[in-house]
Amino acid sequence: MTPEPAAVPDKTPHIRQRLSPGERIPRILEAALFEFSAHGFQKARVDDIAARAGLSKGGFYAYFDSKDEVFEALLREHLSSMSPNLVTLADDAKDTRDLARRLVERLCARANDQTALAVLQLLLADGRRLPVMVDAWATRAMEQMENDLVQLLQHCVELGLCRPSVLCRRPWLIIAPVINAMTAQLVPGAKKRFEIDVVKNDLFELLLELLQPCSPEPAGD
Amino acid sequence: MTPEPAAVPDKTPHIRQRLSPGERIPRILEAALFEFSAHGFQKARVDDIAARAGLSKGGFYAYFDSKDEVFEALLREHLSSMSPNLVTLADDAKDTRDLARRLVERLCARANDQTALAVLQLLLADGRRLPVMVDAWATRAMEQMENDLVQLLQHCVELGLCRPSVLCRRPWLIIAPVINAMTAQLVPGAKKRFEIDVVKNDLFELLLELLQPCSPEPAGD
Amino acid sequence: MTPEPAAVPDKTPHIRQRLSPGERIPRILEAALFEFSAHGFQKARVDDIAARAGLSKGGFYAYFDSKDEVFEALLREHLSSMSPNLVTLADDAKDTRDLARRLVERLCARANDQTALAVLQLLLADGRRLPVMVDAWATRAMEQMENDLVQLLQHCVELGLCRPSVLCRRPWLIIAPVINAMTAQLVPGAKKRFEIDVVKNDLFELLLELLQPCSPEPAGD
Amino acid sequence: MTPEPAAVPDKTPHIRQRLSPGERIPRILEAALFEFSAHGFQKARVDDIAARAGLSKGGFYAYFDSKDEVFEALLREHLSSMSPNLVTLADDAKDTRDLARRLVERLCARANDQTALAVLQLLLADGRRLPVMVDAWATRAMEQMENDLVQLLQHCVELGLCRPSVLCRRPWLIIAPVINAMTAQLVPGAKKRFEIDVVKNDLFELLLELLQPCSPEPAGD
DNA sequence: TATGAATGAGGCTTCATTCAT
DNA sequence: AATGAATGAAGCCTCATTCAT
Repeated sequence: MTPEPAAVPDKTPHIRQRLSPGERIPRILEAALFEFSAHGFQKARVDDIAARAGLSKGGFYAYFDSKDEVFEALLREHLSSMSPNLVTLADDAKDTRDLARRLVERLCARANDQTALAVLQLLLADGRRLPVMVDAWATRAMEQMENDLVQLLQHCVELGLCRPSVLCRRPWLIIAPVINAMTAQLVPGAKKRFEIDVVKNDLFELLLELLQPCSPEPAGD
Repeated sequence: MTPEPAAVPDKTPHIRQRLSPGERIPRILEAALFEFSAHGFQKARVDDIAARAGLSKGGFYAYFDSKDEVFEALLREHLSSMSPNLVTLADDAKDTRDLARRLVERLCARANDQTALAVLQLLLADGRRLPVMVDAWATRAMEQMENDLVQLLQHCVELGLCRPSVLCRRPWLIIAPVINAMTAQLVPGAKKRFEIDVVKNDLFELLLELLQPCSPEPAGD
Repeated sequence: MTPEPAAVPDKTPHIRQRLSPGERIPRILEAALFEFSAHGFQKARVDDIAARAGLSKGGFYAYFDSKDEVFEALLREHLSSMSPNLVTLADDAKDTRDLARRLVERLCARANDQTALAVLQLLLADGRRLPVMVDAWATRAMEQMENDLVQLLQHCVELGLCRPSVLCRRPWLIIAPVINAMTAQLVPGAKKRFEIDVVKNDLFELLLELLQPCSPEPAGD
Repeated sequence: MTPEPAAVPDKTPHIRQRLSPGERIPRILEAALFEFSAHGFQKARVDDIAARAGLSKGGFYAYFDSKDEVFEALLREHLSSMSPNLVTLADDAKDTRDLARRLVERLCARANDQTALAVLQLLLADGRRLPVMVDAWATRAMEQMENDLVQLLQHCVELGLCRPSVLCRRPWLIIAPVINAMTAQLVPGAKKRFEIDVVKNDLFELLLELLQPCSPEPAGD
């Protein structure tokens, strides 16, 4: 009836909005991610999540049986779509510089994404609430990313796009700076030293130095 | 008349130990670090901290006015002694391999230390409780560590111990894997992939590759 | 295995009544007045106030943010409706005796009212909790009452209903016995000596003696 | 040993003073009266009473078994010395004015005494803690004071110093303003309207008007 | 007699969850 | 599907009281 837009946590008593579950649940999850990552699981209040999703507290419980359950749904949703796809990267690369550029871009794709940062915050602060799920995800995600990178880089070595650096065997070394830069976003005071463009540039230089087939003569570039 | 109903519970107060504040406060801080890093600030219970410090709840409050206050005291204490000392590192280095080895050792010095990991956990999960303190510390610590590393590496370049790699200008790139490895200890499932010796070895190889004056010929080692 | 230990207590929540805030708040205020004046602010328990208002402890906090806040709301409510209206008193008075009788009646109107006595108790025992509010009220109330009385009595002097007694200039002298009688209700042991009818009668005689135009001949009555 | 004056709550850890019970108990009672009347019985802290008496909390319990017990001792001590002695008043009075003046002086003797006001505060706020004691005292004190006054005034009537006013039968009417003025000292905002000298003067005028043998002709004075 | 570390019961407050409407 | 009044368990904090020294 009322064409109320109501995208804002609206404290007007009675009439909020009547939505179908398909529309409501994403809003609840989004609200929960915001509140959880802003205050931590314990301190986040169901009322606030509900209000932010345009619902009363009671309404919230029509969709989730408990606060724990949203948390679980939230992690499940976000963890399943977390790793960058790296496989198809090498084929179009013209040269080492191009490869490095693409790699940096792909690795940092979500490094500045507020949602990804919020999930990371959740993972670090409250991940122990769901050790099994987090363990499974972490194991799988790291394995996959390492496999992808190893495969990618070895393919590149074969193509002559890069030399068989330590990265080819220990690809976590190139992921670490990205993770580190993201983690730093969560620490007041560290944030300002990790501007995304600076990070990308540093990473690019590092990659170049590690991948360039015949390295020496650091003739700059 | 009534034959002693004996409903009275054991009124003997549970006597623990009598310690002087000088002995008690470190025990409380240690207990608090354990509980906070195990459950997060919010979920940690004062009773548990007190019990772990060998005190009753009430006793705890003779030393700290609130849960918040221990948290602050805790961070203050640990943050002030957090950065590795890097300055005197280069002078004794015989060659590049030796330099790399020493550097790795120094950077990873506390990477496996349970206390350091607990503080890191605290910082990432609950650092936002004390934004000003954390901000100040993070700014200072990062600056100092970067300055130390830049100075160290440039000194080594001059000595001919290493080449002017990107690390000389962007030293965070070599700290990042260490931080990353430590952070991973906090995530169930990631932990097992970051055995300290493996990390040190990978880091050593990376350093070697980045610092070796004339690089190519990856003749292994 | 274990045949249902049945250690679970009665989980049925004790359902009380569902009221709208408009109905509930007055009940809470009434309950709070009772408990505060019966035990003093400090010793009154929120649980008891809530129970007396037909609520659980938690329910109470849906209406007031703290014990302090009910106290303030309570005083605010009662202090605003505390002074007797004296203005229209003289016009209908037939003679001095009638005037005195009416004056006594008006002054003592709430002297026996349990609510008024409870508020007085609160004021004397716990008024210092809200010094600003009480100060403002006391100043205003006393001024108003004195002004009203001065005006009234001078009007009566002009009408020949009473002589210019000290009361006309110092009307607090005639209020004092009423306040005193009320205060005495709050002291065990003093209460019984201040039966309202005796007080009224004494006050009436006092007024008569102070107001009668030509006084002497204390012909009693 | 140490000739330390130490009359001030001195937070110096170890050495306070070593006093005999005969010296200590009055100090404790005085401290208790201060704290009780300042904050009320419930909120007054044993630590503060002890500190104010120059003792540690533990030391306090060498003299009194509980907080309740000091309260009782305190009231017992002060209530027994509360009523003014009125008996010998009339004999030296030269005339009605002189009688009134002396009466006012005697009635108001302690009206401005901080200790008396503190006891009154205690009585009104926390008297219900000891209903039996307060009841007994109030009954006896009021009876005595009324008897004294009745006797005094009738004696004066016989001496021709005053006329048989209502005060001779209902002497509480002349005590009431004093009590009222004292009570008002306890209410922020009322205090300022009850300067002791103004009260005395008003009371004097009232007495004069009520006692002057041949009243009319209010020839002022 | 005096200290001060320690206890534990008691009360305030929060908030996840329930449920009649 | 939604509301919001109500519950009650849980946790923080205070402070009277105890007791080894």
